[in-house]
Amino acid sequence: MIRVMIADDHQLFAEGLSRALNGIPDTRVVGVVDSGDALAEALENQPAEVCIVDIEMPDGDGIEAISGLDSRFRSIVVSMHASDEQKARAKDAGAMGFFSKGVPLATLAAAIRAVAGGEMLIDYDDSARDEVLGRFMSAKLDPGAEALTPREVELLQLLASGVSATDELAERLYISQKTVKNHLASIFQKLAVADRTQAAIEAIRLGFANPQ
Amino acid sequence: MIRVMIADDHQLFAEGLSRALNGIPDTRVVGVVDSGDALAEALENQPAEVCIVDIEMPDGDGIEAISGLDSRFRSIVVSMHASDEQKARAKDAGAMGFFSKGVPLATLAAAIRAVAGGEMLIDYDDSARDEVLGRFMSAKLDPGAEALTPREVELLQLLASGVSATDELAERLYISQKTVKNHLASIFQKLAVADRTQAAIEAIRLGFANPQ
DNA sequence: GCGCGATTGGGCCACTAGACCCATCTCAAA
DNA sequence: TTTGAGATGGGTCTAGTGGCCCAATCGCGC
Repeated sequence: MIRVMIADDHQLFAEGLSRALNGIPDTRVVGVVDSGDALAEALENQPAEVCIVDIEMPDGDGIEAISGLDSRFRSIVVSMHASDEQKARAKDAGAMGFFSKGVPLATLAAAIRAVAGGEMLIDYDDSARDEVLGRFMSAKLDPGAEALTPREVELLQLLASGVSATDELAERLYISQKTVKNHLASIFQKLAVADRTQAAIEAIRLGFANPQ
Repeated sequence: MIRVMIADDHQLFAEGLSRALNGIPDTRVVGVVDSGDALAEALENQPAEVCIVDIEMPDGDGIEAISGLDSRFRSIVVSMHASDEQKARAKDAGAMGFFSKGVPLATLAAAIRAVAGGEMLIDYDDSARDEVLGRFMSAKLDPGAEALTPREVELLQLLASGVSATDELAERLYISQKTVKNHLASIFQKLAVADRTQAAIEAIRLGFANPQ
């Protein structure tokens, strides 16, 4: 679990990103602040491995804020209007990553994992960076969750979306009720849960629930 | 349930906002597009009551996009750098709401409810608008969910946190297993679900799960 | 006081879920 | 080619679930 602190004065963005990252199994947002000055203060009370810092903020520019941070706090700078000189400033200030707000969530999540693992993403050029990020794309799931087979994942998604009855699961997957129960038994063991209710909850927590 | 379509080219923002709104019981994001041109197209296949539209977008400015929309699709314009001139343009184009991206999520959620209910938020001045929004601040739960008794909510929270076995629920609540089953039966009816798995999923969706 | 809903229980019963065995088939990797 | 994992099934059994009755107690408001 990587603890993340967000510094951004646009609340819609910060709250949305916070919820999005909390929906990813291995990242957890432990705090949101709306100015550069508040960042260092928040980190004293609530340590975090990675900070997501916006450049454009009142009361303490984001880049100034991270230049004053303890080096054990790693930072990723995000900007609405990303430019090369902003990137250079971010690098000088000690940021380990630099992204436009136009990147997909999955990319930022990968960057968080990479930075938490010590990668200086900001040193790479674009293609090299993407190669590195590719290695961090998949969320490190619980040991049990990654052992799930494709078919088990399929069943789990259905379960997490509210299809709980054996006969309905069987219909949806074009298999017999018996096979549904066999898959479920295997899922229970891998997720270390006792019944389909706990499996569904765990599936939602792990992000297996497909939205809509 | 208010269906929401998001048009924003900043994926981090759009994905974050999408997840945030889906976490609110009475709003559901049914689509995300990254340009003004794609908005009208998406609405044909997937109708929505309210559109959240960013101004700054490539391939079709957000304001141009909503001016061409059918009037049954109501729009709220959000902007990174909100100005009076932008607000006037949004109003002329038929937007029913106008907000900076700096507003809290709860405000936008209230605005979505207000606009879905036909309020022309954009016509009010700031103080009058906040007064109107205040009336829409609380999420309207599903009719069934608000009929839940305190004890039923307590049980549902436990269930949503993974306590699925009858005997454990009984222990935690200091009541007999029989009473647990009675409460569950009542919950099933009120939430219109069939079993505890669906009840747990619905409880999580409704925000009854207490995190951590 | 009187009703009403919430909370707490009981009994009964059909059905289901989950645990434990097992077999077959396919496909890809070694 | 053989081995192993995955997917598909079967049978059986016990404990548990959920549906449907019912009743006593306790507050709270009318």
